[in-house]
Amino acid sequence: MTTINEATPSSTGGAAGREADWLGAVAAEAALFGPSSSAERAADILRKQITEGRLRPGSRVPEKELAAAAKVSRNTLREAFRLLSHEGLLVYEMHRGVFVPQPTEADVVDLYRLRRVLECDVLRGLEGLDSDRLVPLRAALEHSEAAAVAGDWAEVGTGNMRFHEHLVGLADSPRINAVTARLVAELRLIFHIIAQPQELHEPYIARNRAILELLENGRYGDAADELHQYLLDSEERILAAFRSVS
Amino acid sequence: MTTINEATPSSTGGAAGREADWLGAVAAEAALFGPSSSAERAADILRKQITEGRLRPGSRVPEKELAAAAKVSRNTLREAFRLLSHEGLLVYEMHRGVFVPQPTEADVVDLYRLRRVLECDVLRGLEGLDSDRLVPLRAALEHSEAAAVAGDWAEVGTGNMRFHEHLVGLADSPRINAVTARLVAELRLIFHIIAQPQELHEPYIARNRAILELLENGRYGDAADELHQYLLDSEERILAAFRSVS
DNA sequence: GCATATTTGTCCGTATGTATA
DNA sequence: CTATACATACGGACAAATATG
Repeated sequence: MTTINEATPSSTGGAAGREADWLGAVAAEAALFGPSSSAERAADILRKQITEGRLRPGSRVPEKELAAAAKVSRNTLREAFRLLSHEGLLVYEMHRGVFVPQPTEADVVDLYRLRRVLECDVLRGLEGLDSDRLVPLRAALEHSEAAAVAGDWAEVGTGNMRFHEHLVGLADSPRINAVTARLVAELRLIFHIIAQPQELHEPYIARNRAILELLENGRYGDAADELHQYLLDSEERILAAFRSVS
Repeated sequence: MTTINEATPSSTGGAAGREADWLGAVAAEAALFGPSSSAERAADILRKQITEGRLRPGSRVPEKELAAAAKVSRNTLREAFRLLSHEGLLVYEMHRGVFVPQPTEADVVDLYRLRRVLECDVLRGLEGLDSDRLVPLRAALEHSEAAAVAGDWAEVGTGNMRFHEHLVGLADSPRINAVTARLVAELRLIFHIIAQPQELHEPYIARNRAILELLENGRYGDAADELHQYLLDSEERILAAFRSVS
């Protein structure tokens, strides 16, 4: 399985600064949180490290060091691992440890298939929507637009994803929301292995705006059609980027 | 992993007269399993107890006794709890313990909404399906029919659910399969609350047969339409039964 | 191919806090 | 309100598997 990554062969030996900086971020984050269970807290912290790209796809996640950094016991940390592995953000390999998964092209296809079904269906079922509900969508869109001006393409990406999360949220379906949260998390993983932020996110600001305007005019069916094409194009672009990496 | 269980349910003849014998069943089951992690093994066992109705919705699941019955440590069992709570088969209540959830009418509505979207979409995307792929559907259907003759309505129910699991399996989408597995598990919970097996399962044998025959004739769109109506009717019937219980 | 070091898998004992009788 | 039971969490220990030299 010695496929891609590992593009920095020179190292392996120490250099505490670079590879340990996300461990420091974990330790810092650990102080902020409040109540709830320790395992969930640890899972929240780890999730953030992964989705924000400090823990890259393919990385090993060692129990011992991470337990120390997050200041929880190994047992508690393992509960957090189980949580995250069920979300698709970690994978267990028996007696080898936990890893951040590396999605494949097949995963991209599968994931987009589900996105198309769910998101388009949500839009088609919005008859009689209160227009106040669209406020979070607009906020996410403006977040992306501001980030684009600043040239922060990663932040454009999170804005776009937030747009789609709020979009499916319009359906008021806890289960659809849960599935979407998982899909978005996996999507972030994919973005991190491609690492061409601008080409990946910038074109979709305008298209999200178009969808939002259709929704504001109550043209839900048209919005769904536009979204369908949007998702086909996005999938195609990601697959192309994938091939250029491998 | 989350495959479809094999037979040998030993079929719990009578429906009466035992409260704690599921603890014994856990201990018995614990001996059978082979490799894999202890946590996953414990989760498999517990999942079976829940979906087969020996652990009823609303039950408390005490970690100490269960750890003894399954012969695993409490730490390991807690990992299994986390797994199952993410599948919707258990819920955590902070400092109170773990419980088998009691789905509400709102859950039924939400769940059926997702079922309709996913299952119907799968059927509409089956152009050019190899007819061999339908064999498991027929097997599940015949399982239901045989159980109906024997008057074992619970088994009719598992046959019907297996039919639908294989149906979505035709899409070859791991993520759709995973979501469906979760939905089916929750559905079983609901059936166990209502406990009117015959009225709930018997009418759908014929309808599953109708869907299968449409599929065998390549009429995927018609099958999807039939399935859509099927799911609407099923939801309505469950909601009615729900109201008569509460 | 072998011996060793490291890491995971699992269990136990125990201390603390929370909910309930 | 106190007492008890139980969940939460920790740290140590050992076996088993893997990775390394």
